[in-house]
Amino acid sequence: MPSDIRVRIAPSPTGPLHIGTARTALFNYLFARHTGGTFVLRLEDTDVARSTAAFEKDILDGLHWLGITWDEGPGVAGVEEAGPYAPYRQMRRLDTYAEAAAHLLATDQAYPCYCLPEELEADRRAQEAAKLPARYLGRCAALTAGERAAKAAEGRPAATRFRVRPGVVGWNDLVRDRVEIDTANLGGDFVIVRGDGNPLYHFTVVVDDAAMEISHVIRGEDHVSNTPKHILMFEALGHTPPVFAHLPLILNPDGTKMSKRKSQTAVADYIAQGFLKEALVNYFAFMGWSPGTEEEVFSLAELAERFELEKVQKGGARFDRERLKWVNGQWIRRLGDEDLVSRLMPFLEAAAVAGQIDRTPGEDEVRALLPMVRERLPTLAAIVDVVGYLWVDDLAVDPAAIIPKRWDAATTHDALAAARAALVAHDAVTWEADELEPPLRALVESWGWKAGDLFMAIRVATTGKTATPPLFDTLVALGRERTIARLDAAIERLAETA
RNA sequence: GCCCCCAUCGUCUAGAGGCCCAGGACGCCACCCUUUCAAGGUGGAGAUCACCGGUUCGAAUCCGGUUGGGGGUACCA
Repeated sequence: MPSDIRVRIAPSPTGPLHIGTARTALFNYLFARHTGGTFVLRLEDTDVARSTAAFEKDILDGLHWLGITWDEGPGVAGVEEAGPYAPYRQMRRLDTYAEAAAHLLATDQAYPCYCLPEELEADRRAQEAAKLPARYLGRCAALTAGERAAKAAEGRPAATRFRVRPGVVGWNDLVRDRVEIDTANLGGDFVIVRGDGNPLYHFTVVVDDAAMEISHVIRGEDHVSNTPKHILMFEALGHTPPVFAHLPLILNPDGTKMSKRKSQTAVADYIAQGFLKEALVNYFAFMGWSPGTEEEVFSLAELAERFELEKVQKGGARFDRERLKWVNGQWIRRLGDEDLVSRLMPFLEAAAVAGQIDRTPGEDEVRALLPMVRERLPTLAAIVDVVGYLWVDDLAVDPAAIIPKRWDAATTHDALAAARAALVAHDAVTWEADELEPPLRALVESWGWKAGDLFMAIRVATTGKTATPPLFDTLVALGRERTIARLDAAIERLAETA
């Protein structure tokens, strides 16, 4: 059913896609999809100095990668820009802001301010020294036309200040109920257009949200204090304010606002480390929201079906990487074979480029490995740790590491030699896990060893690791020839040691 | 400083006056399975529901205060 609900995500291309932005985008997306509304993406690129095309691409690509789609804005369905409210980039909407500012000026809801930055800075310092709250003193609030002309003649640039009316501004926040703030605490009349003519964020969001008929503003809690300013401007522009919903913040593990300094904040980094989009989306959704049941694993579509703003938490949520890893493992186990293989390939290719492995295996080879690796992968990148030794030409194994705790070098040497003999005697055609185990078990039996000791010595000798998938499956994957070769190398080194 | 918001196991959370001397999940510990590592199974430790006062027959749930934490206070976004 059609709906008048319109929500938006408005990222600034001043940095790579941040987890906080992705989370806010996700909640807006879920709300839009759940209600049958429209989801808009608008780029807030007015900070020209810090905005770049590369960041813009990273943000749009990252959101797309997560499976988050929008109905209007840049990059819809591969198109440059789509939607009835275009353009969706603020730098192309400058005339809209100029028009709105002119209107506020004409109706005296805003006025030109000729105060210099140094003067404002001095005021602020004085207020701080007097332990008073910082606020604009209103020096230019009641200038006569003549006084304005005189200031302008001095060569002072004119910024535009919005008149803050006295009183209390309140709204019914969808996640935190009624919020009321006295405008006396807003810091006085605030600037909406800089002296150089560039509009400021607080002003552009409001003008755009009004112009684009945004019905619900769903954003981070860090904007709660700014909301009264926005409501005042919506009113001044003659527009009914949208409904607001302020989401709890994602916090660093120490409880402070998430930052690059203390956490990994770029979505691209999580992608590079082998986290699945399903896991990221699932985890993000559960930071601040829960279905109210004991279910934990949800797909994007399932989330959209269940999502309700009313069930959003008020308090901030600390980012817990361990939990993300668990969710990631859950999703890796749920993926179909073909899907998993294709997602694994890029990581194998990257490992080859990085020199961690000497060749990139084929898809068939990787697919055959799935039964033994799937539940051992906390992330896609972990594939290299789990079975990377399969694609290494020269495995340098420290002979000391091969020797089990209960054994010495000589015993290990003899045991491996015996194992090698047993394996060499085995027919190459029937080199299967079920076939390899009995002869080695028999060996253990006749020598009176612990099976674990022999298996561990073989494991380390052939893989260089003490933790691998089941040994016989590993040897099968390695192949008869390389198994024997690696055993030979180990035996030789042990002979030198002993 | 001033304004605003928040407050249930270490973490994410369930809980909307009696079903709660508080449930689930991650993590942690133990055991089982087992050639290692995972995965899985079972069990366990872990929260006097921040504190203090109210309201009520009855409060984690309502009210007030305190404390703690967070956010905001720009001619940044």
